[in-house]
Amino acid sequence: MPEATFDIEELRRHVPVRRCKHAAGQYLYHAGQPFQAIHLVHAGSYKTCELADDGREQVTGFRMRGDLVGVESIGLQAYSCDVVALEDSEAWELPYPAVLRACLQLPGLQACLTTALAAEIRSDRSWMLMLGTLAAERRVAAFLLDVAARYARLGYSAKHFILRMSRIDMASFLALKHETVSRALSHLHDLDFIDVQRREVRVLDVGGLRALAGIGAAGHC
Amino acid sequence: MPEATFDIEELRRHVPVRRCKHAAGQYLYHAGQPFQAIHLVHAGSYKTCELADDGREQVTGFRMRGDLVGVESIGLQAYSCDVVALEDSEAWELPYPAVLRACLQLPGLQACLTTALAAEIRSDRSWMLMLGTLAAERRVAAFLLDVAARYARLGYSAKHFILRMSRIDMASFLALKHETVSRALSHLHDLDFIDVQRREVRVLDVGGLRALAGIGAAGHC
DNA sequence: GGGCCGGTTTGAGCTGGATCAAGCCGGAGG
DNA sequence: CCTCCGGCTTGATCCAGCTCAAACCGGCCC
Repeated sequence: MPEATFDIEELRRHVPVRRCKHAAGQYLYHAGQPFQAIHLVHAGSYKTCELADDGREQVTGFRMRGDLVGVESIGLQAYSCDVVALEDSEAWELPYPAVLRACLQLPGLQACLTTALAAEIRSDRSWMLMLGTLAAERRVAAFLLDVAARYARLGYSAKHFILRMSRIDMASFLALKHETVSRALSHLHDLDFIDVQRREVRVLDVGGLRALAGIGAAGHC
Repeated sequence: MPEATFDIEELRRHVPVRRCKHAAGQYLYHAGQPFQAIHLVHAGSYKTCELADDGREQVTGFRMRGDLVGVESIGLQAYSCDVVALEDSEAWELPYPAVLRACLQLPGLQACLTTALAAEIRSDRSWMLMLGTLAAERRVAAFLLDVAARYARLGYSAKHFILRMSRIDMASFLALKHETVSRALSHLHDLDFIDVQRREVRVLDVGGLRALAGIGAAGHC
């Protein structure tokens, strides 16, 4: 999800913002808890997990600074998914009723929220296309490019970064098994496209990765 | 996507609505065309197709009466996907600037639009979970249940319906090959869960299908 | 330090779905 | 009527990714 382009200071004048800190592994919220607020990630990173009645579950995205969390539950009584911190993180809580009220006062906020939701849909669709049409190794390449692009957007290096999620989370998101992700990363290493050791990644050949992934590095995840 | 619960007559007082008819195979819009309006399906059905730079493409959903089309492109200059009629169909064109203006006058409209977008995200996530965790035959079962539920919601039979899309479209949506979909349908037939001939489907054992699909028949597609 | 433990890598074999290929069926058009 | 054509079904084979299994590695706690 794209960072909220709306002026956060402007927003704070209308909405009481509470800072919520989470240690790695802590839940921002569980599916089923009453929906009261959306959240803006301020530091660290989170994963969102979709769950089925019968216990199946899947990571549906990773959020970092500037990403909104919880918008998928707008219009419901309760949150529809789990959100878990991947490292020490902080999210700003934006009570939804207050946000709605603020929309009436700040003409741009409504448009900003709608745009953010639409962007989220496009990102999800873009990943559906990836998962539906790319082989395992290509998915992993696309994923790395997406992560790199998101770090770049936040002002960090796109060539050298730390993956905040486990192989299992990555595999779940990419609809693969963790062994397959591990093998794909090793193979990309063998091809000299990347240098990877545990969660530390160095991108050596963006062009190679792009060619594998089919250029489009998707939307955000 | 859930049908717009907002009173359509109320909306027509504020937004000029144009009726657009399409024969099977005709495009409602192409990716890249300037984004000017969202659409509400009034009759028939459409598929939405995501496309990649390198020619890969995937059906990302099917829309029927009451479903909104085009909301994923809100905030962009151009539509981000293709929308194609699957049969003789009609969509109502809602010029987006007029919708935005109407939102300022009709307090409920804005909430309705936001809720519809959020529901769309949940539906996409729900399908991601299906595609990521269910084997081929189970995906097909889940798909049939979803179609049945949507027909029921529109007042048609959930036990006997005509699939409006080809095996190829179904396969693309489910991230399978059309041969696999065909085999899965044949096998569900052998199990006496359904009676299927070409595109005509009779559901004989909802319980059986539900068990296969893991109860949750997903959101809409 | 040493042992444990969770995450990661790597190997070896299996299998579900893809691929390739042939035949079927129904609707459209001559 | 027959033929053509596109969509659907079915069969036979193949292989990418899954499964099972073992080893590795680093961090943490005793």
